[in-house]
Amino acid sequence: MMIGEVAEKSGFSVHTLRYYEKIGLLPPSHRDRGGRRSYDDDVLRWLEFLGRLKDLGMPIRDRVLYAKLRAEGDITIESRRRLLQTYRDALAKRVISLRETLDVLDAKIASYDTTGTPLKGPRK
Amino acid sequence: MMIGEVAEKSGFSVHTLRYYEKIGLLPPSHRDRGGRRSYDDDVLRWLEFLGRLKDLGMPIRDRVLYAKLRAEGDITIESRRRLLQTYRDALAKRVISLRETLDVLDAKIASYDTTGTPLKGPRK
DNA sequence: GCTTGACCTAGAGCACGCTCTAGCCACTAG
DNA sequence: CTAGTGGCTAGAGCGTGCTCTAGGTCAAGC
Repeated sequence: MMIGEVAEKSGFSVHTLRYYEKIGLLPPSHRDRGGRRSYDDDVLRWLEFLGRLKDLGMPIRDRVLYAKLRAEGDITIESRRRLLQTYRDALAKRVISLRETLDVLDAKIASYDTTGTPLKGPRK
Repeated sequence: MMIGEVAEKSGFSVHTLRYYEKIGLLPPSHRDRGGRRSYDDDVLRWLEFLGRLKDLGMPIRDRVLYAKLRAEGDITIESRRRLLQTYRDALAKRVISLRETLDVLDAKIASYDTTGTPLKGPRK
């Protein structure tokens, strides 16, 4: 696969993929004889996981750290586990807080719907 | 209340509060005779709500829009409802996706815990 | 053999959301 | 009356995470 296809399948732009390689989120790509990057399917699974880490709010520098540990092989598994655990716990809290916010919004929207005036009389 | 107390109680910095006023997230403050901003308790509720909008990912320009609509009074209730509804729906999806990510992380952490090797043999 | 389009590098530029600085003023306690 | 604390404005600066530009190379189809 060339970079354009990876971009299309992963949802990251070509620019972003090259940037990710430059900062170490992606391992140095294999190149074809013209010097162009060539990927196999594994990269799509890795990018999907990176996307989740990004989405949950892990800053890029910790994603890079995770990627580097991963590249160092099995001896870093315990470090990786601790890193993921930290973000997992923060995420669990965040999900709870966002569900609360969802309730707050629903209540607010309901008050707009029923009265035309927020936080006041029940109807009519 | 002066701005320092609002900062302490709301969790936003003094700099941020003045910035929020400048861009229209907070209404122009009342001033004491020395020219210093003076707030009443309402601002804390408003800031808490703004904090939730921020937290769910509403960009600052839409928070400003919401604040402006709010300042225009009841005739904008329908617009505000629509705006909130949009972000509510996105948030609902986001919560689902984050819960999925939580499962992915838990699975990964579990695989690290049990085998020392991710995604491979069951134990030992 | 020439055009087209995807790829390459290095590095500049940008949007967002603050965050801080400089230079100043006012209120309060001692 | 003076020192200290906290407030004021305008505007510069910054960290994050991309995003884009310039100038070029390479391979495939016509």
